[in-house]
Amino acid sequence: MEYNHKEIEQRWQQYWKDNETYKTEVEPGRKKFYVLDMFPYPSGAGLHVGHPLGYIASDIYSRYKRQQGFNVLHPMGYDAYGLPAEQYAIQTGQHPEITTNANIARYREQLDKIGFSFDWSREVRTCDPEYYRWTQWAFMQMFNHWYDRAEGKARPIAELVEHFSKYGTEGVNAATGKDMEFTADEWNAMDERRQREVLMNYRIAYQGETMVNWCPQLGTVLANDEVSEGVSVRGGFPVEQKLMTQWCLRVSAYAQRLLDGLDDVQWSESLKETQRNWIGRSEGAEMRFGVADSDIELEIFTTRADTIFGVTFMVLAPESAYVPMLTAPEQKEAVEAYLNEVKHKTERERQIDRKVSGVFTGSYAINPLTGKKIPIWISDYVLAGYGTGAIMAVPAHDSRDYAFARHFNLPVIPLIEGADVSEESFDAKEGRMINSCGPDLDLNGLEVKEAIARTKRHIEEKGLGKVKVNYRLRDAIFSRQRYWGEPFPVYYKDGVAYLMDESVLPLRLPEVDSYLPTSTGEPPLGRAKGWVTPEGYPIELCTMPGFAGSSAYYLRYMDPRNDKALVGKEADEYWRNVDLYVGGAEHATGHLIYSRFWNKFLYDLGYVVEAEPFAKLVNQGMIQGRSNFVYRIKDTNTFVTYGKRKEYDTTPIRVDINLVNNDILDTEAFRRWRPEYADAEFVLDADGKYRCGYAVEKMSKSMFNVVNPDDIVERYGADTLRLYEMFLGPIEQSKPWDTNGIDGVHRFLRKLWNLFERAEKNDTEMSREEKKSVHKLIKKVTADIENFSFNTSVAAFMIAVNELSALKSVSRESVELLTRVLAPFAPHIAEEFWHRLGHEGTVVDAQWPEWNEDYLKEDIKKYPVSFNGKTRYTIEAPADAPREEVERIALADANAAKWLDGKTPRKVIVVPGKIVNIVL
RNA sequence: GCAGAAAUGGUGGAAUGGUAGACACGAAGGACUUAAAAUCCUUUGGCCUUUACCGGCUGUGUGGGUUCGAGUCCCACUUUCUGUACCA
Repeated sequence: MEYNHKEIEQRWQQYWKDNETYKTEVEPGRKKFYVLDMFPYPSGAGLHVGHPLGYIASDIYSRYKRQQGFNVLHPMGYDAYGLPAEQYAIQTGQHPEITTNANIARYREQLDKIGFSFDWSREVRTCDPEYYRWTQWAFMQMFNHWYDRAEGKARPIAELVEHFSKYGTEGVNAATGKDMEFTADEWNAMDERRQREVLMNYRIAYQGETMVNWCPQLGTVLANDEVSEGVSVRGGFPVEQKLMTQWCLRVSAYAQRLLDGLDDVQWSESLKETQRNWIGRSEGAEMRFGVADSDIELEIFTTRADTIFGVTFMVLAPESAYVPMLTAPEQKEAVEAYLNEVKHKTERERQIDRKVSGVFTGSYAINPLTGKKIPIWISDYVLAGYGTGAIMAVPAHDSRDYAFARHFNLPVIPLIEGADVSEESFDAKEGRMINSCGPDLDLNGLEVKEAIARTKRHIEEKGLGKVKVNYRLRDAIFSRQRYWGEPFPVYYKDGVAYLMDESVLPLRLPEVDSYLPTSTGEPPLGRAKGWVTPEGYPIELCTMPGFAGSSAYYLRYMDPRNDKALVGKEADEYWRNVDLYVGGAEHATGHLIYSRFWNKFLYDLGYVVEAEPFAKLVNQGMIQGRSNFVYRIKDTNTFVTYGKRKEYDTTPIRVDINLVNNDILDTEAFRRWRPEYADAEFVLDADGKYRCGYAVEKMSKSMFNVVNPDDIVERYGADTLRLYEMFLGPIEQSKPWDTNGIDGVHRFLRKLWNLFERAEKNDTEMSREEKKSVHKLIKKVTADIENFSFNTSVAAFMIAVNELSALKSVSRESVELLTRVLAPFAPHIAEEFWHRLGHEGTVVDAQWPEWNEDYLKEDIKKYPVSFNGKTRYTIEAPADAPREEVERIALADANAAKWLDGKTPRKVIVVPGKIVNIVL
């Protein structure tokens, strides 16, 4: 019989479906393993061959773990809220839900063809009310909690209210937007509206007026991770800074815990580093500078307290609250002109145009250590959002301050011995201090590190400021002025936000007649009829951002149909957290931060048992497209083969890769492709073939380089696709898709099929050679799966099948073992073999075999080598042989080979399990 | 600028500090065929030697170092990719 992948794959996919082979339940007493893929956003373009790469890897791992006896949770779902569906709805008027459902159906069809072991009974969709009620529920919990720094966890807001009514702010150490101080009497005297305003400053989900990334084209605000290089990640539209009142999540309260938690997870070093940078912890000091002829004190943050004697001016961010206070009357006009200029620059312009600019306020600060007067300037190189929005400038030892000082001709005082600051600043934190002696403090002669510590101590003792840790991580902006997202269970009374009762959950997304903002500029929900509470109070018009729904989906998979809780106690205590998470590294500063935050918050409240959601994480690389080019001679319809293109004046043109095979163009198909190429002429290579050029680019329709997995499955089968994607290279590496090599993998499966047919009925015992080949394979594949090195395991299968095929006789037992280890990689063909071997049930539960080291022992190999003019005799030692024994054998062997020639060896090097060298 | 990763044949890529280039693609030659496809066999880093067998030299971005032994470890440099950036 021939290997018929279509028939086999259809049959077993149906069998798995009929028998609910992949359905998983909580089984107390059985060890669990949770394997998760980052769920996809179902785009209209469907899946291309790059998407399943990570799913295949995680599927192999899941099946392997299941064969080892683990109860494996391996779910899949859809991140269904997102901008593209809404943009499409705006253009077509079609409800995004319709588009989204159609896309999901298409994704499901494509995924099913690849033979994944997903438990689809646990599917979640972020846009499903039964799912998003728990997203809304989590928001309500965040609204009703505050972060207690003293206890290092979230606590109910009711406890804070009680504390305020008894003691005021005394003894409260909370993560807040701005520090507040009031007594119990003052609190009790406040009206409800005022009290709620105060509490807003403490809530973990709060409304705050902040500088936000506003994208006019998308009509919405964006989180920091949704903006890159001044444009929106989705769509690439310009983004500007705008002061707006928005819902925010107090992620910054968890900065230190998010940082510390990274030590407890097995993630790649680069990903952890990206998160550490994003959190951006910096230790320094917050210091107050007095202002001349004024009571105002200017607070600044610095990591270089040691450079205080070199401060020659101060700089405020243009948005700083100090600006109006410190602008002297005679400078008013100049300052306003400057502020105006800065305001009209978008973030992108600010980044591109890095000209030094600024204006003098007319005020002077007093250096607290020297008593000297120093001018206060305003410049946009100081950011309002970091630290206090004001800095002390040390031009000699900070390149930005240096550029500013040179431009405005301000003094530069070098503070480090030997530092030449005539051309540029000396930024390194090393060297000995000079010029650093004041009335109370002498730093001269100290190393920079000592000087920093010394100065910090000094300013704390003298009450000039305090030691402070700053984080770059900002609170997440949580509202979007869009339609296609989770509505907030929030209404407004007297302009103050109140939570709706939990009984309204899920608060369903209402219908609207159009997905555009209203004529008054309100978000699309402003068009929804009856979008008010029963009492007639208006409901929040913004919706939640994309990351809301994806922040806790891994928890919901554990208990997806529970209508009492996000996840029930029993399910959570059994499944705990994700043992293996597979997905792209592009989520490092978005999803992977937000869901860790979300999880830690729920952990504080006692709803989840693990502090870190993803114990181990593997980043799969991106699969890029491989575009092909033809070369047209300018102003003609003649195309030149790649090798001869330089002999003419040609323009490269992308050609559909379906017309190309191994870079050879099907010229007839090319003529039929587009009417304008119908009478195309070709300049060919000597062998009469037209060779195309190629380039590695993003896989996209417009580049004609998209490869659809359905086509591959149709032609070669799912097992071939799975093996080939793994064979392409290391899973973490980005690489171009190249269909050219797929024949090799398909050939392997056919050889395997033939081998099986030959061995199926052979009841003889395994020969020594068979044992060696098969056990070598088991050992290799087991180690490779643990290391996520799937490309080398595919190679190992090929070697084993080649070795076995070359033998005169192959026993049934050999192919039985082969089937067990092949099952995670090529489940369809393995299932076929499994049943033909007479097994009941499914190969998914076939026990993972152990290998026997005894079968792998090699004969001692010997080979003489010469090196560096000295001759050496080398033999390979068996792995388990004792050192003396190996040395004795080696010497005897060398002697027998007449190699020693009666001489005494100068040196004998024995490395157990390695190689023995005898040096003369 | 900073951080991380990487650099091996025509290509994708293998190699716990121990025979570099596994496995596969491509290419070349051959078998089968009227022919093509498919399949099978042989060769395939470079240079040299030999009728052939056998052999030799060289070779993992560059320059040093550690080691009996380095693609692998250390130092410096070059290039590429990824992330991030007036973060004080």
